[in-house]
Amino acid sequence: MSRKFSRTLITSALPYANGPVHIGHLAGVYVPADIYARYLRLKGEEVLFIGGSDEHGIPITIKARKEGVTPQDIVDRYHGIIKKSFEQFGITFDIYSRTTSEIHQQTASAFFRKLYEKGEFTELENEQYYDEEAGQYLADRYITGTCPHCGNEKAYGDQCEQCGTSLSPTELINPKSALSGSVPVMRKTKHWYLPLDKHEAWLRQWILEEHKEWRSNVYGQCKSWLDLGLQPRAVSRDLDWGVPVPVEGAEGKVLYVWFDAPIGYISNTRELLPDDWEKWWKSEDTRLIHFIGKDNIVFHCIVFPAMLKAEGSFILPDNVPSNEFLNLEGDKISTSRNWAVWLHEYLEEFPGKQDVLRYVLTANAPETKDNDFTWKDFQARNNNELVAVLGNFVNRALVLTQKYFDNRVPAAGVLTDYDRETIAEAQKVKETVEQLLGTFHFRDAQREAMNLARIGNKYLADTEPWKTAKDDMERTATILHLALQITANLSIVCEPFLPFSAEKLRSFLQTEKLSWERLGSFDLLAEGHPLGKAELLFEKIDDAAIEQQIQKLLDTKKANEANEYRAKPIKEPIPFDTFEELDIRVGTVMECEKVPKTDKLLRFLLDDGLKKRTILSGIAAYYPNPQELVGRQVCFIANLEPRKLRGILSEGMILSAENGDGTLALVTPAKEVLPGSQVV
RNA sequence: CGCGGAGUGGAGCAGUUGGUAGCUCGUUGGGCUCAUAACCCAAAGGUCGUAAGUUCGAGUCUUGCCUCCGCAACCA
Repeated sequence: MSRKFSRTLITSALPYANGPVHIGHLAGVYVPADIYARYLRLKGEEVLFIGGSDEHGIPITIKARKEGVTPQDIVDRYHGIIKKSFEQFGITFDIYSRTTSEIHQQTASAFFRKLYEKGEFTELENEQYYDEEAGQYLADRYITGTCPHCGNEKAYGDQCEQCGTSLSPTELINPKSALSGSVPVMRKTKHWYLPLDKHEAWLRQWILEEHKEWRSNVYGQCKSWLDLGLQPRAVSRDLDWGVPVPVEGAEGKVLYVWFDAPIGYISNTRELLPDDWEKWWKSEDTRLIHFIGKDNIVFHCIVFPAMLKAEGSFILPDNVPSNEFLNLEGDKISTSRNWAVWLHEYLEEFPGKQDVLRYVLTANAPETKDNDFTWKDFQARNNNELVAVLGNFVNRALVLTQKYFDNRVPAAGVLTDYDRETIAEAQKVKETVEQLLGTFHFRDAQREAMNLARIGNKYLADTEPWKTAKDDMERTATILHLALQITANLSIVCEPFLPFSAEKLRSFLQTEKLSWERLGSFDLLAEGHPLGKAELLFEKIDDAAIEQQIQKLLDTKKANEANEYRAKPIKEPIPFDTFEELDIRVGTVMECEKVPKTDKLLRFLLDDGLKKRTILSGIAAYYPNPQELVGRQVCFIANLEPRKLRGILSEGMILSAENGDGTLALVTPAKEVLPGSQVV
C-alpha cells in the first residue's frame, strides 16, 4: 500500500460528555493524535485534526435524572470542561465541537435519510421491555432478574455473571428495571438495522487483504468479527435524547449513539469548513486516520466504514491506530469509581507542566498492551529524563556559551573526526523518527528524539570545552557551535512531543519555528547570532508533590466508596409465620475447602448438632485461606431445599453480610454456642 | 462457553520474514566538574507465563494449560 495522498484528515475518538477527560483518554487517543498532527504540520503537509464531544446516549440521560437536571445541562457542563482542558493542554484540534450542535443534527439526519432512501436499512419490529415508571424502553443491561440456568437473582438482561451464560432479557425470571425497580412490560417497537452481513465481503477484502499493516490488536479483532459472521445492527433507539430518526412514524426514536457519534467527525469538519469540507471526506487523495482506544475498534473498522460505504460518496480510513488501556497505580481507570487523574485537575495542580504529562504518557503509551501509570514513574521520568538528559544538556550548552562567548553563537573552526561522527549520528535521528512516526510508533519516536539530547551530553563530556577554554578558545568555539546547533535541532524534533518546551527553547535561542525539513542541519544558528535569556527547561518534582497526589487518589477513592454506599431499602413486611418457616441454625465448621475448578465456591462441612451437613457458599474470594475457618461457627438456613451446585449437593445456605463494596463476611454468633442452636 | 490482545532481567517497554536476547530507568563501581548532586564510562542482573511439539536451530511457528485486559453496564 503505497498510495499517494495529498492531505491527511486526523480524527480522535469523541470523548463522552458525562465526565471530564482523564489520563487514559490522553494516552490512548489525544496525545498520539496531537503528536501526529503537529508532526505533519511541521512538515508543511495539509492536515486537519478533528475532535468533539459525544453528547448523546442513555448514560447521559441517566446521569441527568440522577442529578435532577436536563441532559443538556450535563453535556454543557462537561463539554465546557473538556474543551477548555484540551486547549490548555495543547491539543491542537482545528475544531473541537459537539454532537448537540445544529449542524450535527442536520448532518446525521441527512446521513440517515440518505441511507434510508437508498434502501440500505432493514426494518424490524420486535417486543422490548418498557419501564412504565421511568417512561422508557430498557437496554438489556438495565434489566435484572433471576438467571434461568443457575438461579442467580442478579443476572443482567444480556448475561449472567455467575454462570457466564449470555442471555436475552426475555429469558430472565422476575425481570426488574434497574432504573426504577419496577416490573417492566413488553411493548412492540420498530427499529432500523444496518445489515452488516451484506457488507461482509468487501470488508473482508478491504481489511484482511488490503490493510495487513494495521496494528495486531486492530487487525486481530476485525478478523475475529469477520470470521464469526457479521450481524445486522440496530441503528435506532427508543429514547428522547439524541438525533431524532428522520422518518415518518419514528416519533420517540433517536439514532443510536454509535451511529450518531462518528458522523460527528463529518459534521465538525463541515462546521469548520462549510464550503470546503468535502475534499476532506470525499476525495481519494485524502488520507483518513482514526485515533481511538481499543474499545472502539469494531465501530471504527467495521460499523462506520460500512455506513460510509453504504452512503456511497465517502472515503474509508487508511489506518486506525488503536491503543490499549492505561491503568492507574495498578487499577483500572474508572470514571464511576473516580479512579483517575483528571486533566483539568492536573492542569491546576501542575501549572506549566503540560509537557511532563505528555512526555510520560507517550513514553509509557499502551501501544501494544495495557500499561500502568504510577506517580512514582511520573516523577522518575521527569527528574531522570526530562530534567537530567534534555533540560540539563540545553542548560549546559547555553551556560557555557554565556560564560565564554558573551551569549553569542561562536564560529565553527576546523572539524575533527569526532565532530563529524557526532554530526552524522545526530543527523540519523531525523530519518529514524520519521520512520517511527510514519508507522505510529510514538513511544519509540519520542525516545529517539530524546536520544539527540543524549548525543549532545556525550559530546560535551567527551570534548570537555571547559578544559579547552583554558588554552584553545578556537576549539572551544567549535565545540559550542556544534552543541548549540544540536540544541536548535532539539527545538525542531521536540515540537510534536513537547510543544511548550520547544517554544521555550526557541525563545532561549531567539529563533523562529523551524520546519521539520531542516532537522539534521548544522547551520540553524548563524555565527554571531545573539541568544536569549536561558531559564530552566524543566524543574525537578519533589517527593512531597508526588505523595500528595498519591494521597489524593487514596482519599477520593475512600470518599467515593463511602458515598456510593447506600443501605438497600427494606423489603415488604411479612407475617410472623413466614419468618417462623425459616429455620436458621448455628453450625460448627468441620471442614472447609475451595471447590476445584471454581472461582467463588467454598465447600463447608458443618456439624449441625444432628449430623454432618455439606453446604456450598460463594465466598471463596473473601476467604483465601478456607482452612482458617475450621472450628469457627456460622449461621445457616437449615431447611432450604437442597440444591446441586457443580455436582455437589448443597444442603442449606450460609449467611453472610454483604458490605458496601460487594464483599461478603460470614455471620457468626457473638460467643460460642452448641452446634444446632436455633437463631430466633 | 466463545473471540481478540497481552504475559521478556528490580520497574516500564522493544524484539521486523525463526539463528544462543535489546532499550530507558533503577542498582553497584569508576571518571568528570561546564551543568538542575545533573553528565560520561563500565559492570552485575533474564532457563523470554507454563507444558509439549515442528526444526540443525524458537522469545519469534503449532497445540494444550495458567494469569491479566477487552468484545458485554460506565469506559480511551
